[in-house]
Amino acid sequence: MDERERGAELRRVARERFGWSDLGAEQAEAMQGLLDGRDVLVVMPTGSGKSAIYQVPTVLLGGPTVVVSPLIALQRDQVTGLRDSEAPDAVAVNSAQSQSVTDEGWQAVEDGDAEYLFLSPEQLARKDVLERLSELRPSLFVVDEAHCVSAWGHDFRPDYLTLGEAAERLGRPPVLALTATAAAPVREDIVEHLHMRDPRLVTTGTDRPAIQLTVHTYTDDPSKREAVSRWTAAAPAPGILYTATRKDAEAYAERLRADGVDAEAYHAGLKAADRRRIQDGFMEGAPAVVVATSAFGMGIDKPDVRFVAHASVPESLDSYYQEVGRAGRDGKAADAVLFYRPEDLGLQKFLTSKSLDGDALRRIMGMLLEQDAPLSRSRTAELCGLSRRKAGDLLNLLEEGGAVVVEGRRRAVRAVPGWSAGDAAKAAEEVFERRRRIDRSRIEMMRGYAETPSCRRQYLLGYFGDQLDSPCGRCDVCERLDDEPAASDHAPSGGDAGPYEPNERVQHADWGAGTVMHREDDRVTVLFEQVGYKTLSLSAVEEGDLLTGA
DNA sequence: CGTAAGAGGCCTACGCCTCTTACGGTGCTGTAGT
Repeated sequence: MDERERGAELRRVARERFGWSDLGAEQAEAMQGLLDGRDVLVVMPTGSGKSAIYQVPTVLLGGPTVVVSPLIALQRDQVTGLRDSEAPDAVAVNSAQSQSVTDEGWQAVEDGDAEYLFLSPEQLARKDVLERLSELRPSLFVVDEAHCVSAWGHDFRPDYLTLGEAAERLGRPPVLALTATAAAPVREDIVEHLHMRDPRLVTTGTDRPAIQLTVHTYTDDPSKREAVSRWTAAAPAPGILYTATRKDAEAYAERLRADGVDAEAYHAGLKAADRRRIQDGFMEGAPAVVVATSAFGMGIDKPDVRFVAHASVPESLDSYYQEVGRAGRDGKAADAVLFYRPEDLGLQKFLTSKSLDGDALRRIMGMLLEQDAPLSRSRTAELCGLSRRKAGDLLNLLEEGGAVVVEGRRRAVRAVPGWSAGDAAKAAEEVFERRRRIDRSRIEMMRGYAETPSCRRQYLLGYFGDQLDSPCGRCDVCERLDDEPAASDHAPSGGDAGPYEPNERVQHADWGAGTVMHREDDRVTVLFEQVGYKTLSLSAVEEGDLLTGA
């Protein structure tokens, strides 16, 4: 079958089995890639039909599709959605359902009655699950919400980092990674940890032009709180107000209710039933406003959200834009307002500054060096008197540092000969420190967005590797500058050709190799591999001859 | 890193400052006990 015939076949399946009259160019391109046996990384906004990209090819490929999904609630929604269509059936495997339901699910996939199998990364870290799954010879390995690999894999949910190994144990079918937003380092993390091979990148561009971007800056906390409450109470609903803490979510929700707004707090401290009730209610229109921590939003595809406000800065522009992207999916005007106080960045710094147990690193490495044969992760944890979780974290660091390798189909770990325990610990600590520097620099980019003197959308899109050639006209900075004709020469120099164009590789005397992200006025932002994002003044760069082409 | 709440000092007022301490986000899982 040639490309054209396959395209027609894909369209036929989309129409007959899913009821979609046509496929977007990007959807079709990604599907073609999978049918060609390629790995594909898709960066497309939610609501643009990302799920179709694996759902349709599954019908044409023999063998089930494994879908890794971060939340059980999400798995449930996806399974239900597929059951309601003419598409093949779907099942989930997780701890929230009874054993008998799980058994029936496995059976359905084994009998060929179901073609989609949803599970969490934690399930894929289990030996029994991997064995059962590998016998099914899956034809596609899909990672939904793939930015979680980068956002959560390094600490919160370490099993995300071993998905690449899992895919290999399943016979290494084509790997599809799906996400709505992914800046360069996030993409690199995804490709690396999913062991993707020369992936085809399919993206529709990150801009959401209907969303108006605004930042309000405050010097003291009480006036910020007052402004947040007033603005949110007056804003057209439905909307989401994000807070940094559970306590703030409760406090703002209460204040809004006192002001007559139908608002509810949402965070991970609530009972599962309440969370479900609030989320479902929001979809239906009541509550009109959800005041939430970052726990809220994944899997929410509500078209008419009119605002996403932030009472406090999140830890990165990645998170910020992920959350903002929940507004205005219907293409109508929506607001993204950030209520900013520089001091609020302190909490984010705290949250990204966990310490590392160097002693345990040396213990693990010392123990591994004494072994004749590779050891399982759980046995390693046991022998060192560590939790499986902690040992897993440390092993991931040792592996990235090059002192430990993961072997073969069992995912067993082995010390690389020639390393000492001390050197291995040092290498792992360097990996950890590098990550911390990058996390810090991401917080600084969040600050940069809030404090930029030029177009916010250009800053934001530049961060995601998308260039916007002229100021957007739909952010507070553009509007302010339009009102001040004296400053009308504000058009950034981004349009001129010159040194430090986006994506240019550069070398810095102290910070090493990097890639130019974007340039505004007299500044250039570079993503350095070892130290993360740095914004440099162009005049200083030129005077000191700080950057050279690489 | 920043904030809130509580403790203690002042040296005699029932208030004001300083210091200390605790707290802060995201979810899976498997198991014990109702």
